[in-house]
Amino acid sequence: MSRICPAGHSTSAQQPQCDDCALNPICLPMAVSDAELHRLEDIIQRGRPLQRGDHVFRSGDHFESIFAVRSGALKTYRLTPDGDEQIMGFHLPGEMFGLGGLDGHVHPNTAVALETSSVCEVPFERMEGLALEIPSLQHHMFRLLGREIGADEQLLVLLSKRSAEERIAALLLSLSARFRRRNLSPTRFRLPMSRGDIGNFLGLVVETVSRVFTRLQAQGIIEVHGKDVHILKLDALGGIAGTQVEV
Amino acid sequence: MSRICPAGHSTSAQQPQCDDCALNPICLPMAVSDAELHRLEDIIQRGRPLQRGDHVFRSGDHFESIFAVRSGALKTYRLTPDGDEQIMGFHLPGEMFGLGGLDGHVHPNTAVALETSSVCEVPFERMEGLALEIPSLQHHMFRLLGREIGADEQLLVLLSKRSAEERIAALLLSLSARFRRRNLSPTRFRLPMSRGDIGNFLGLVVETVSRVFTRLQAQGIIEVHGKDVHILKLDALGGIAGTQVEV
DNA sequence: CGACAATTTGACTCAAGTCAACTAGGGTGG
DNA sequence: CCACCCTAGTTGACTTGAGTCAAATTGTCG
Repeated sequence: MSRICPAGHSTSAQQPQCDDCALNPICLPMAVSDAELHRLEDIIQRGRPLQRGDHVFRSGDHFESIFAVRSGALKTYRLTPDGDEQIMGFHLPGEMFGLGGLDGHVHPNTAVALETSSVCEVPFERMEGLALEIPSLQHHMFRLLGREIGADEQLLVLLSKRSAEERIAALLLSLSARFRRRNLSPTRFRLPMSRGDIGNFLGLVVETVSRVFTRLQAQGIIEVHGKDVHILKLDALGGIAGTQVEV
Repeated sequence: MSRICPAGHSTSAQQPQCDDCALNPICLPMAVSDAELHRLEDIIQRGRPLQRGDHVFRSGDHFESIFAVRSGALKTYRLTPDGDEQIMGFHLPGEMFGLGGLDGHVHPNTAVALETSSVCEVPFERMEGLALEIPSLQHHMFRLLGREIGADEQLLVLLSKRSAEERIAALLLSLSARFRRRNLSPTRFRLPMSRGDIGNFLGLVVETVSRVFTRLQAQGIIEVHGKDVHILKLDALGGIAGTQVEV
């Protein structure tokens, strides 16, 4: 999923706001001078910690800000015609969410914490104002949105014609890549979401998710204990997924 | 799909470039002064007419511009892991496409004309430069991208759990709404794409598309003769789709 | 230590896919 | 102008992957 900036260095001194954020090496726009960085940080608001189940915004809420995950994990979803949720994405530290509301004045999605989390809020109008003065920030925001579009489209490919195995393999690979990006183990991690959430996201029912996990485990490709996943054969998983999905 | 601007008025005198474009009432950013409008038009390039099957760009091409459809119809698609195409969207007059390449330097998608078409090309870097000077243009571009994200997400809902009937009803409604926006009949129109394209886009095989068309016709909801569609009961179609899809 | 929620497993069903044959258009060349 | 060909579209018969329903098991939290 989109991050507020491409993985990169942060040579500038950290401002108080972002000082204690483990993500600043990958979360602050590059090619921004110290003074500019300072101005950007000034508008970023740190929220209080969220508990599992807490909402950041709900579908229909007035759109004012976009958000970045500092810690924890969240999901965004919208309601289907028959009233149940359709998860649009999972959001891990360093990733942005809430971009869906950018057009129009309300959030189409609801964002809820999957576990204890904290997020940074970026008031969109102020960011826009700043982007007019900082070309690299504007460019960065355009790319950020473009990345989101690309990710959504890649997900469309996944949901359109892929089998249950392929979908789940792709999700595991996506998570793996995202953990790697944070310098965490790409082969051993804890799923922040339930089987139900996975199924919902991938267009499968829980039973199918469970069965596929069992099957992949029987093939010796993964090892699962509850929410703990150990990927034994990353390449085999890639073979099943067929493609790397940037979700 | 995204239009370069929300449907609206265009009080300003048209510049030569856009003079003969039937879409200018819905295709030029509002809240832009004449002088600004002129500068925007200066960077827009009109392309030669495209014949059915002609490409605007191909997957892997260097990303330089985004595009707007002036006339005709196009589709964009990317390749799935096993090498066949997955259509990302159909693009009708007044709509933008090519936004997927905004992140990174290459187009992830291929764009091809479904029929004789013409498109306007907007060099992205120059547009970015202009957006720094014209706040309303920057705002407009952000909204445009946000709209694209919203549309993709809505499509995700559709592809994730909807039945063949629901998908096709949703597509017909989407097309209907888009024709209406252009002041064309929302109940009688010609499909610019083949059954195969429809199926590909919706994650169905041609046979299923054909069967659903036959079924909807038997129910007296639509009347189909080849590519000509007549929607007899728009409300019934809405009931089946459950939701309005902004594709 | 319960009580409830999440997960797993099994048996059965069904919507959509596959395979195959047939029909209808839409050009093209004679 | 028409015969022919080729592609797009339709229809039918059969198959199957994933959903549904149901029951057992595990995990979690008050």
